[in-house]
This record gives sequence, structure tokens and C-alpha cells, in this order.
Amino acid sequence: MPLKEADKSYDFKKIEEKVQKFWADNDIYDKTNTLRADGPQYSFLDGPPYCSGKIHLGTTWNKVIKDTLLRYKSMSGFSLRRQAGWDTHGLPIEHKVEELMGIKSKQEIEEKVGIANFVDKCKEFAMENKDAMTAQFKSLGVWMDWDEPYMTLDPKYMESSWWTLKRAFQKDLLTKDQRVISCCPHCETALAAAEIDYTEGEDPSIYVRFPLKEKLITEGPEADLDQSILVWTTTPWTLPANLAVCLNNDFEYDFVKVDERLSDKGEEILLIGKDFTEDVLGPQVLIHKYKVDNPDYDPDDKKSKKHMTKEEKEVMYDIIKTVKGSELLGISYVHPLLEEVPKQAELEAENELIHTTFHGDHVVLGEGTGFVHTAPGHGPDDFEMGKEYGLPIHCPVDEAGCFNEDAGKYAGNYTRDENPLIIEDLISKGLMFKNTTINHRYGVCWRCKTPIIYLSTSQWFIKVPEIKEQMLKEVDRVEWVPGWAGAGRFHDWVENAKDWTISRQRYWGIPIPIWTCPDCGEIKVIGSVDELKEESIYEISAEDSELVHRPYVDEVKIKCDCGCEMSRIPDVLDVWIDSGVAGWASLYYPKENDKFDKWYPYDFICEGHDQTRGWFYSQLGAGVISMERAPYNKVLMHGFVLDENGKKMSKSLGNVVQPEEVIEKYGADVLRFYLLWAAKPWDDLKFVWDELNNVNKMFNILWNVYVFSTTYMALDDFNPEKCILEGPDANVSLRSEDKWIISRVNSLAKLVGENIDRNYFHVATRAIYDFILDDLSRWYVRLIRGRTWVESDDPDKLGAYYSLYTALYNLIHIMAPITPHLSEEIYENLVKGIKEDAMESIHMEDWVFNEELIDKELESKMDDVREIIEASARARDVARYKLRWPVSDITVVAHDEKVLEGVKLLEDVIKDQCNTKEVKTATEFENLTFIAKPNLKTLGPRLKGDMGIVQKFFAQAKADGTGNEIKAELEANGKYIVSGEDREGNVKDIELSVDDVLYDSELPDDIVSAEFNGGNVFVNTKITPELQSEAMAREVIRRIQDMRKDMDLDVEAHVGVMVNTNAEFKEIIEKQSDLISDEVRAKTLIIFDGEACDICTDKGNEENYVEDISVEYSKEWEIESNKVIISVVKIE
RNA sequence: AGGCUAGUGGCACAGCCUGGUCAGCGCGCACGGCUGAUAACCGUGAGGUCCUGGGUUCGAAUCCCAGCUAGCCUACCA
Repeated sequence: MPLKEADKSYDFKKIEEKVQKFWADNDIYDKTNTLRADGPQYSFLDGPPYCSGKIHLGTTWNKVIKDTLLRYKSMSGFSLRRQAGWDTHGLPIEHKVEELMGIKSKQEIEEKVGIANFVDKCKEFAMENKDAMTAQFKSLGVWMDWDEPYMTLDPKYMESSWWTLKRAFQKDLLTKDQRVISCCPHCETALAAAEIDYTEGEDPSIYVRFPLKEKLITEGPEADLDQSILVWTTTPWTLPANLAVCLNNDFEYDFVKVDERLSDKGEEILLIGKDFTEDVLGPQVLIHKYKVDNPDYDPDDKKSKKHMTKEEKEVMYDIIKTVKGSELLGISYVHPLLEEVPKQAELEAENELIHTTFHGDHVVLGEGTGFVHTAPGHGPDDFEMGKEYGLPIHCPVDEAGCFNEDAGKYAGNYTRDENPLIIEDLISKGLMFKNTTINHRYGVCWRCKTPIIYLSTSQWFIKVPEIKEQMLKEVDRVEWVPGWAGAGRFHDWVENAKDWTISRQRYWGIPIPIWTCPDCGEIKVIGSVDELKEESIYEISAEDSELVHRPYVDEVKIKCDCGCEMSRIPDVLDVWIDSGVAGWASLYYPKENDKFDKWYPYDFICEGHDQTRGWFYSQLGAGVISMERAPYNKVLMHGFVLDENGKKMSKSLGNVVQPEEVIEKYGADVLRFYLLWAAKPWDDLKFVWDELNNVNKMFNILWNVYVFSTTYMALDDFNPEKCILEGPDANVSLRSEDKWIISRVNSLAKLVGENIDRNYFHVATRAIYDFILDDLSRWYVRLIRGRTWVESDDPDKLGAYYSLYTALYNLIHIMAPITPHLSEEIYENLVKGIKEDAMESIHMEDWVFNEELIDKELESKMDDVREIIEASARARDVARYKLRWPVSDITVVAHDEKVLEGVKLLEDVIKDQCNTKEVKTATEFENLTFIAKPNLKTLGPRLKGDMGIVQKFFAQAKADGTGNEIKAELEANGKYIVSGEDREGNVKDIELSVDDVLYDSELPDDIVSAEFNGGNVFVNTKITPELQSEAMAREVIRRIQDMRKDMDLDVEAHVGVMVNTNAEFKEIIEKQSDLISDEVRAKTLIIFDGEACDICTDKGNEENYVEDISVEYSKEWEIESNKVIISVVKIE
């Protein structure tokens, strides 16, 4: 099948559809994998995106990076495993399903809908989303095992996570404990740190009086006043659970007497930390300034002022006494909501420590009063305090965030909703000192965005701190790209690792395989379905596939050694465990071994920087627990896709760009290339439509080069297989520029390969971009344009075809991992059916480059030559001397021999591109005229009166034009003797040294020059009759070509041409009629002058005459003030 | 509040590790040119406090310190 001429324009839609269909119809993906099956292995693990139903630009970038690397690895001969993964469990889907089914609470799920139905719906929903997202990823051309992905809802996958849990249990890392943890009151479940988002918002900020039970100041006038500790809080709803107040032993505390100016109660004593007093109460002394008349004002004294400023100090409050925090330990206060919360009195009666003060290290400087409200049931710190001092962990709130009966007056209501009421009560009881609000960041549930609350509940944990050291060692072992991702960011996060809350009070997740005995408290952790069946007391009726999900697994009872029936705890696992075990669960280890042995551990994973706390961490933890190591050896951490202003894309800002929008407009390949090109992978990427347009332009240009190539190659039926470069039968000869483009494309392959390997995708794509634009399109194609016109199988023309073909051939290989569709499309035409060893798809080809074809010296010489040619163009531009007009010679002047060598080697290129008959080289430009002049600065002081001799001499030298000779002699001998008569008429010889003479240089007429990086280019623009004749002929040619194009003639179509002009112009161009005929493919060329002109322009007077310019076309031109009428007739 | 990363003409980026060459490239803009790749290309020009402020140095976009802005991560602001 011969090479076909390509479509004129780059139609990505058509191409991408066609190529994807080709891959699908012919199982190209499978064939590619099979082809590499015996190669060295490169194992990769896909981070499972959550089955939200829609991919976004972030996940797009993620998959494009992975796909590019993996395609490259495949071409490099590696055997790959590229299983896609899906994260299917968890709250987000539960929420969606709740929404779909109109469910408002957990109670409804359990009582109305039923867990089985609910879980079924979740599964169905997850699978639908997975399918939708798979289609989106496929449309990007991402190659993964889409038909056999790993899914966290897969029972066999889930078993592996059970096994990991069992490992944790065996290592004594699993514990159930009452702790204060973050809960989502809407989802009614515990949340892990990784599930908390943060948001800015307004909360109350109140300063509350906690009245002292016994006054501390018992003497003096203040003894009668009320005395209170001042406590600050932003969570009024935690006050019903307040059991103590913490202070810091080392701080100093003020007893402050305030009055009605600051307090609604009038005079009272407040205890405040010394460093907080001014923040809370304002400055102690206010200075009021008044303008008053100056009693000493003297109207006659200009310096005297009429008014003066009088200052009055006002003391706002008195500090009666200051004591150390340690002196305030153990004092009792009255709970501010004692009447509203009767339980508080009960508690106080039970434990004398309640409602007293303690020391707490967490009491620090900053906001507040130095006294910290402590509710062990609500705050992690408070909880620790409570445990340390033996306070009860009192929590009058249920998991739904509602007060229970222990909250007295507030019972039954949602905690945060009670804030206003509690504030009101405090005000009416006279305990509110200051009632304001604060803007701060607080935690919210990652899915439903409900503000989280801290509650003491009983949950299951993995004791991460116990394996922290090993985890940190693994962090150091793993290769991170960029380095700081591991060394800084991730290391810090692991360093601060806390216990991992793994239990969730939900339905759609992996049931925690822990069975407990209600009687003896024994615990069993089940590691597999088989084990469960073995241990089960009753026959299990559920299918394996159903058994591992709730509610079926809940029904399984296990026999305890004590004889009782053990039941499963009702919780499901944190979804971060789900994905954390992906390394082996996706391989069904330990139930199956073969895939595990082959692929574990993984050479490479790649996710966004949000996964520091997420997947990077959960895999590390689960890996160390299960296998004593991180499951990965190398991690690329990529950035986020931001909007064009660098702001995060979010629905609320309305700045979200959908991937399909981009694909619709530019296609998948342009998007892929853009994503890899626009930013360093680890930086955030600003998505800018304009830049996408630039990339699209590059695609069009590449396509144009392809069209250009195939146009001529198809015309000549070019076949690269028939090219013989060397030996006696050689039919192709390569010019230096041909070797250059081949060298360049091999250099490119080397650089791109290296940079994809080290994940510098931006370096790779930017090099490709520059190569296509600069080297291939703007330079090489320009250089060979003339050669493609030669008829017959000229070895020189074939050299150009061969080189262009090679450049394109290599380029589509280089681009295949990045732009798989475009490469495949071009491969289909350019290679398949042409080259005997062609594969079915370009993606089955090897990644190759030939180091031996790289000639760095040649590349560098071409760089110089390009500069020289550009300089020559600049010089011509200055002289307004058109490039189309030939010049007799140019001279390249450079000091560096290398540059001149390059000029000689690439002389033909320069001749052609500079449109010059001759290229001269020199280390100095000889045609410069130098005008010598005396250096008055050196000569003046020395010669004094004899200066006249010298001046006269140089004036004469200028007139004679002997400057060059003087310069030459000075350079040769270092001196020059000037003779002349002095004022007295005596002949004198004066010796001039090199320093005594200065020069002005002058370019001869007709010479223009321009600088380039290594020297100067001098262009001789002197016109001879021959040059003029050729120049004018070229003007005519250009216009005829223009007309051919207007006529939409085929490139190879023949024409007849008539040129009618004045006699003088006719004479000039006639000499070049062969050239003209050749260039415009004219079978006949008639040039004449005079009235014959009318013959061809006279179309008669018929009104309906419509000129069919595709057959015959006449046009009047003006060339250098000559009227020229050209007629072109198409010849069949 | 702490950590990491980024901040370079109107826009997007390179340079920074390893201090010194008029701070480079692309897009955009203005002017001119070219025209068988032509929705392409070439030339010239305007346009920059290299985020701000200190410091080190003979010399800082580059190294150090502090601050501002943005992204991500973290945090018990009680």
C-alpha cells in the first residue's frame, strides 16, 4: 500500500475516533502487552480514584502522566501490569444514595430501607459510576486494564484487607479504646484525620464568668465583690460538659477589679492571665486629649499658640493583685450552667475534683484568658487531662450530635443549634462578660461538610505510633519525585502520626472482621472467608460474594472458647484502609500467590499532593503492618490543576473546566500534551485556554509538515525501503542539513526518553515543541523546499525525502506515549504497508534512537549558520534589499575558527537561504575602508607645536584614502614615520606608535552588515545586470505562483504563460525565461511588449461573461514601477 | 497558627541548585516584510521595582532572614 497524501487539515475528532476504534477492534492493547510479556518487569499500581461518576482535570492529569510513562516503558521493552483501580466504598456514595432514596438518617436506613437494600443500591451506584468514568478515561486514550480493574468492593479484594487487619491484631497493633475523636454528626460516624476538611467560618467567641465558690480576696474593700474566673470558648455547646478549668502553673494571673465601664455587672473581680488582660479588657490607662484655650496666649507673640492640648488619664481597671498560676490550683468554681444541667451537680457530688482548676501544658499564650474550659468528653486534650487527673469522661451528646438527658434543659437538641440558647442563658444569669464572634478555620466532614464535633466514643484504632520508626525508615528508602515530597512534607506527616481510627458506624464498606464475646470479652479477628466459614457456628447460606458485605456477615456467629456466641462488631472499615491495601489486595494476596510473587512490590506510583495524608500514608501504614515495608519504591507526587488565576477550581466559584469540554474543542492528544507541557509535574498547573491554543497550533504545524511530506512523497511514490545510502548501489545522497535533522531527531529521542524516565515530562514535551516548530518546520522544511521540486529520482531529492521521512518516523515514535492517537494515525499511513518490519500499531514498536547518528558538532554548526542567515536577513532588511533578489556575495567574519568551519561545511545552505552567489569567510573584513586620524590625547602633549605636521599628514591621507596602508604598516612594524615641515620650514620626521593613531571605519557603498552571536555578516548589495535580471525574473515567478494558487492548480499541473509589459522590462526578464518556465511549470512562455496587452485582457463586451479562473486567469501587476500583465492558462 | 511549594514584561513559562555573559522564550500588541507548508512564516519595536523589605558579597532574579499573596498539607484557637 503506497504512501497516501494526508488530509489537508488536522481533524482530531476523526483521527481519535478512528484510532480508538482501531485499538478496540484489533485488541491492540492486549497485543502490545503480550508482545512485551517476556521483557523485564516494571510494576505499577494505579491509585484508585473514587467512583464519584465524573473525572476532572486533576484525575485527567494523573492518568495522562501514568499512561505516558507506561506507554514509554512498554516501548522500551518492559513488561507491564497496568490494572486500573476503583475506590468504591464509603460515605460519599452512601450520601448520594441517601439523596437518591430520600433518606434522612441512619435510623431510616436500618428500619425503613434495610441495610441489604441500601448496600445493594450503593453497589449499583458505584458500578454505574465506575463505568461512566471508565468511558471518560478511555476517551483520553489512556491504556489500562479497564475490563479487569481492581475494585475495593470485590469480595476477594476485601478478604485481603481482612488479612491485613488480622496481621495488625497479631502484632498487637489493634485496639479498642474510649477516646475523643472527630465525628460527623450528620453521618453519625467517627472520622479519621484524612476525612476532615477545613473551612473558614464564623463561630461565637464568648468570655464567661465562672464564679469562685470561695472568695480568694477576703480582706479590704474588694472582699465584698463577686469574684470569677474568666474563661473563653468558641463552643458554647461544650459548656454543659465542662468539668474543670485548666491554667498554666508558670503564667502569672491578675485579679482585676473592673466597674460598670467594662462590666454590665458593675464592680467585680475577674481572674485573668496577666498576658491576656490587655487583650481582653483593653489598655489599663486611657489617655484622653482635649483642645483647650491657652491661658498664656499672647497675641503679639508669633510663637505663642492660642490653643493647647490637655491630657487626662483614665484608669479603666485596677489590678488588685498578681499571683503565679500554681497558687490558683485546686480552687473551686460554680459551674455556669448548674441550674440548667442538673447532672453537673450530681457529678460534682461524686467527685471533689470536678469544677476545680488544674494545670495543663496545652494552656499557651495566644487567644483566650489563660484559663481553659475543659470538657473531657469533647476535646482530645481535655480527654487526656481527664484521664490524667481522674475526671470522668462525661459526654452528654450522642453520635448524632444531639444532647442526651444528661444535658438537662438542652436535651434532645442538636448541639450547635443550642449555642444561641446557651448564650442567652449565660447572659440572663449574668455570667456573660463579653459576647462576640470569631472567624476561624474549623474542621468539617469531607463529604457532607457538616462541622465535625469531638466526642468521646469507643472506637477501634491501629496503634500507628508503635510502627512509626519503621515507617520513617521506609519513607527515607523510597525515591520521591520531587525530593522534597518525601524528605519534607511526607516525613513531617508521618513524624506526627497518631493512632488511626479505623472503625466507622456505617454500612457501605468493608465490615471489620472482629468478633467479640459478650461474655468473656474475647476477641477474634478473621483473616479470610474460609476461616470465617470454619469458625461459624451455623451453616452459612449467603453466597461468598454477598457474605463479606453487610448485613450478611453480621449474622455469622462464632464460637468462643468460653462457650458463648461471638458476634461481629457492627462497624465497617475506614475507606483509607480499603485503598491502603491495594498493593496486595488487587493481587488477591494471600489467597493467591502467583501474581503477587510476580508484581509485588511496585516500582512506581503517582498521585497528587493531597495524597500525602491519603494514599501515600495508608499504603505505608498498611504495608508496614502487612509486609514490613512500603509497597512502592518510587513515588511521583503531582500538583493540582488550578484555574487561570491560580485559584482552586470549585463548583462554588464556578471556575471548573471539564475535561470533556477540552476534548470537544481540541481533542485528547492536545489536552494530554498540554497537561504535560504546561507545568512541572509537581507544581500546580494553571489551566489557561490560550496556552492550549498554542499547543494546538503546534499540532497544526506538525500536521502541515506531515501534509507537505506526504504531498511530495506520494507524488513521487517514495519508498524508504528502496533507499540505499551507501555502497556502489547507493541511490540516495545526504547533504549536511539532512544529517543534521537526523542528528537532531535522535538527540530529541535521547533527551525525551531520559526525561520521561525521570518524570520530567515538562522537559520532554517542551523539547518536542521546540523541535517541531524550530528545527523541523521553520528550518528543515524551509531548507529542502527547493529540492522537492526536482523531477525524477534524483539522489539529492531522495536524500531530502529520506531525511524528512526519518525525522517524521522518529518523531511519531517519540510522541507516541504522549499523543498516542496522532502518532498512530501518521504511523498508519507513513509506516504500515511501507516498511516491511512495521508492527500492527506504533505502540508495539520499540523506543529507539541511534546514538551514532547524533553529531553534536554538526548541530552546533547549524546553530551558527542559522544565526548567520538571520543576520544576513536583518542586513538586507536595513538596506531594503529584498531576499528575493540575489546578491553576488556575502562575507562572514568571525574570530572563531569553528564558526568559519561551519560556514564552509554548510556553504550551500547559506548560499540558498541568503540568496547569494558566493559565501566568503574571513577573520576580518577586508573591504573596510579605514580613515586614520591622530590621537590628540597622546600626540598633543608630546608634539605641541609640531602637531601641525601630523594634522596636515592625516588630512592628506584621508583625501588620498591611504588609511588602510597606514594601518597595515602600523600593525606590521608597530610604528609609522611622518615627515613634514614644521613652522620654521624645517623638515622633521615624527614617529607614530600604534596608540597614536585612531581609525574610523567605513563600509563601502553597497555593503550592509549585521552582527550575529559569533561575528558579523557583510552583504554585498551591488546590482549587476545579471543579478537584476534574475531578481526581476523572481518577481515575475512569485506572481505567477500566486496566480497558480488562486487558480487552485495542482502542484504538478502545467500551464501556459503570457507576460505583457514594456520593452525595457521585457528585455530584463527575457534573459531568464528558462528559469521562469522551470519554476512555474510553464510549457509555453511568451513575453512581449506593446498593445498586445489588450488581446489578453479584452474579454469582449458580453455582460454574462464569467471568468473561470481555474482555466484561464489574467492579472495586472506592478513590479518595480513597471506595469506587467500576466496571463496563465491551464494545460491539460 | 505551623510545614512544604510557587510568585520573573498584559498572559503563560525558563533561568535559581553551581551569584558575574545588556534577564531569555512563547503568546499577545505595534510596525514592516514574505507568500506553492500559507488559519503558516520572517524582521523590528514597545513593554520588566525578577512579590516587598532587610542582610551576605566587589557583585544577588540566583544565597540568607523577615513579611505579603496563592496552592497543598497539618493543628486540641479550648
